[in-house]
Amino acid sequence: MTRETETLPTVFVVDDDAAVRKSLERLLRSEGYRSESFASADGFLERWRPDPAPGCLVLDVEMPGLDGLQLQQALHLSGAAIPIIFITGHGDIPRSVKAMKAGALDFLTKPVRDEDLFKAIQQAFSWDRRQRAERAERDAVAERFAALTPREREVLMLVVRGLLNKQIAFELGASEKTIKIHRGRVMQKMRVPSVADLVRAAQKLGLQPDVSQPPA
Amino acid sequence: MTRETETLPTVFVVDDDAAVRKSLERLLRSEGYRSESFASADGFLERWRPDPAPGCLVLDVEMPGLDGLQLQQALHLSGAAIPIIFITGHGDIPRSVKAMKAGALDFLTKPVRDEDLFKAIQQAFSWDRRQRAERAERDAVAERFAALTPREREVLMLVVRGLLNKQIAFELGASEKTIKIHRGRVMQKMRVPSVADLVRAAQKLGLQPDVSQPPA
DNA sequence: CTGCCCATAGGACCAAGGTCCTATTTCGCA
DNA sequence: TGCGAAATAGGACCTTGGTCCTATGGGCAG
Repeated sequence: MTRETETLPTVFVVDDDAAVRKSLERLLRSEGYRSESFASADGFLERWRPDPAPGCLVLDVEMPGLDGLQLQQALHLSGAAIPIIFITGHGDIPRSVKAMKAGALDFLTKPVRDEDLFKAIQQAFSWDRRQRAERAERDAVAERFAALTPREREVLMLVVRGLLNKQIAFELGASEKTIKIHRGRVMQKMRVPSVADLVRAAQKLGLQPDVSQPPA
Repeated sequence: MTRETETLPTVFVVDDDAAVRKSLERLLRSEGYRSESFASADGFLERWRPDPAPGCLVLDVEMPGLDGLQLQQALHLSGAAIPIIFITGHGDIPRSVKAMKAGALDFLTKPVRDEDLFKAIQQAFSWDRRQRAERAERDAVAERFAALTPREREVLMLVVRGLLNKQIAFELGASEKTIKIHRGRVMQKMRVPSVADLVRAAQKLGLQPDVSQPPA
């Protein structure tokens, strides 16, 4: 499952101009990058699947059909997180600003200096690796969290808020004994050896300790 | 200490063109914003002090002396965190991208639509408020942390990593008894009522639990 | 209708955390 | 040179947390 072709990051090129695609592909291959080209945003959307494909997107801004910015937004809405490097021939500042605000990693103007492109791609790969590592961790924690019963989740929240078993028992209207049992199972199922780690696990899931933070 | 003029956010305008400054000031005042204008980056740097001044910077890109991007960088290096809205007459895409990468909130082109400017300012103010709130919280925690003795800091780190007193004692070559004392003082001095809160406090300071995270 | 999961909880017991009080040693500063 | 802060630690004692085993009752799917 870890064949080289799957872990090697790929540069996905989307540009309506066949000549540009060819030239980019040649350039990228000459530098040892794996690349795949698409003539349109739709073509890319059809073929690309987020899961197994680490890499980045090199995206032309001006295209018939969905343009670059629209594809960026579409990917955003679908929850896909692939770093995007825009390339434009006749772009303007508002477009570039919009793209950057929407999280683009870079926005290069033609003629693109090879060096700039390679640098951007390197940063994009590095960003993608970090992103994927975080994502994988979060997913692992989320899976464990999903295996908790509703009651166990309530207990988890209150433990993370720093309450004592006694207080949790009161909050939930159960006996301290019962809380201890739930709590023990929470620690087991979440596979954390300490409350400190449980707090961090909860944070990876975006679980807020509500508006507590006692006035000391 | 909470006089209105100090808590009202201010729009700081830096532009070398007196006519532009006048017109921006008029526009801002008409919308009820407090504003201050400067003819140069240096003038701004001399007068502006980060602490008491919530607000944002509306910054011309093209200026004699330090230009907008250079001022942005100077502020960055000095650790100042004020949201920046760029305005440009003849900017180009690379400049706009550079500004956005460096954290600019927006990058508007002349002629600026009033509506766009106001929107950007609102976002900038909101960003600044959040930023300041976070900063204040972090500073408060940092102050308490600074009051810890070296040994107490060591104990704190290990507690946050989720170690038992016994294990901490071994790590530090002290008796469990001593660790308990340090630990108790850490909780007092940091003014947290629980380990969960201590973990969060440590995170606000950017204290990493090293490369632990046991393999369960 | 019969398991199975979930939530409940008591008893017993031990480990871990926390807090008194007391006491010693080492350092650096006044 | 003496005083205070920091680090050390033992004794005593209580609270909390955690884990056995056992047991009951509700709800749901096979």
